[in-house]
Amino acid sequence: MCNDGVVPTESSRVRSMTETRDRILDVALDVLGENPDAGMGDIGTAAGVVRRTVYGHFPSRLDLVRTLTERAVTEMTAVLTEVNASGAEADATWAEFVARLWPVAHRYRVLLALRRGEYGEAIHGLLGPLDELLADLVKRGQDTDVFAQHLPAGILSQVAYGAVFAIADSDLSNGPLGARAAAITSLLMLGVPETRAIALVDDQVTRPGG
Amino acid sequence: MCNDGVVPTESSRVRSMTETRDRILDVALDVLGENPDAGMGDIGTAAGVVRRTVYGHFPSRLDLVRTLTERAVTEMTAVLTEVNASGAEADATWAEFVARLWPVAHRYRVLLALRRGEYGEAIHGLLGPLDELLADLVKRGQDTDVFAQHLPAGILSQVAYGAVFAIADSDLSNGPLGARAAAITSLLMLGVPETRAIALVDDQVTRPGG
DNA sequence: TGTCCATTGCACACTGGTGTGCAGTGTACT
DNA sequence: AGTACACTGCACACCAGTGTGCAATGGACA
Repeated sequence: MCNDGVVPTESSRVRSMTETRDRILDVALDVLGENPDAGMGDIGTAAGVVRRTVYGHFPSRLDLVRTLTERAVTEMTAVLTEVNASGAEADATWAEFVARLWPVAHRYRVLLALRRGEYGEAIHGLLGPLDELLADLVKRGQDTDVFAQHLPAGILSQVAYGAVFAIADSDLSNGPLGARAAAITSLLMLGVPETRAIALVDDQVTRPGG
Repeated sequence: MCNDGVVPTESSRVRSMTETRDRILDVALDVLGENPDAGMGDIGTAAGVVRRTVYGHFPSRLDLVRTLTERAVTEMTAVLTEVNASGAEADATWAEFVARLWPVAHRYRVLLALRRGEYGEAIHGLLGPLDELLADLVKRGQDTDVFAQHLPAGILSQVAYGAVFAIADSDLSNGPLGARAAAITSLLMLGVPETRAIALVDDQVTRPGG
């Protein structure tokens, strides 16, 4: 009873509890990734825990999915804002964005499937802020004439970003082609010429650190 | 008992039966399009029929979905083979293909959602022949240097074709931009330069007859 | 040693879908 | 008139998942 407010260490007990919670979340991504209709039981079992315990951490299935989505949005927004701050050209920024987004997108690819049916509304709502940031970047590219203008920025950004996620969710996602394919493909969609797109992407790939 | 083999007219009875069957199939596309998890009851109600009647025509839900998929594959394959026979350049062929595929893809867009979970395997299997035709077309484009070669033909065709379906399944699908966006976007993904892509697509749009 | 508490393993009620069985009804065809 | 039969409207049984309740259990901690 030496701590009134926020706990500093609280070593074993709460830590093992948050560990369980995190493990459930991590495993849920894998399990739902393979089968979006997997139940709380499957998730629990995969996490080495009983179904009842999962409900101890997440009162409902929706809570679990929402927590997952919040995590994803937080991580992706962090990447995008950080990359955006570099001040590079829009196409170079996009290439770097996709390169660094890739592991995150691949990890949370299940949200693409979960976006429809039952949880669609909740997920869609949480994705709002990220969508705006993307649209801003594409708009900047259109204004500086590096991106095509055959579609309004808001739509074009969604289409290109959707393609990245679609590729992350496809057979391509495993294997080394995934990230490269996603980056080049999305750049082409944005109207960047092939040679330039390839140069930008391979520049990213060969330089390990941004 | 005047007919042994195939029946010539068999006027009212069987015709009204096949009409019911067709109406169920048509309506199922709409209902499942809005909610891929809709049940046999919802489909029946929407078709002005009782759930029990749906089971009279399709022994199981899988039968219904399979029939729907077979229909889609048949229609899409017909479009592709017909367009392929024109002998035009690969990029022009692709543009025409998308333009004529659009209503079909939009109609059967639900298969994109149904492709995963439960019926995925069945649908994937039926899609095989179409995939080959697409890959052949893209290969031809790569060999004649009108399509990019940053990805193998089999994969590139899937990505571009997936984008068309994704757009058909998005908010863009309604409204006049849908078909144009799908065509231009997929052409860009295939490595066709922006100006050429736009020219090809708008040529399609302004010329009603192929 | 005794208390706290995350976890367990069972119980249950509830929901919502699937697929089947069967008696009835109206209508097209003979 | 009589028959065949698509459709109806009800009845089931079955399954799978959700969410809850509650009495153990066992390890961490004071």
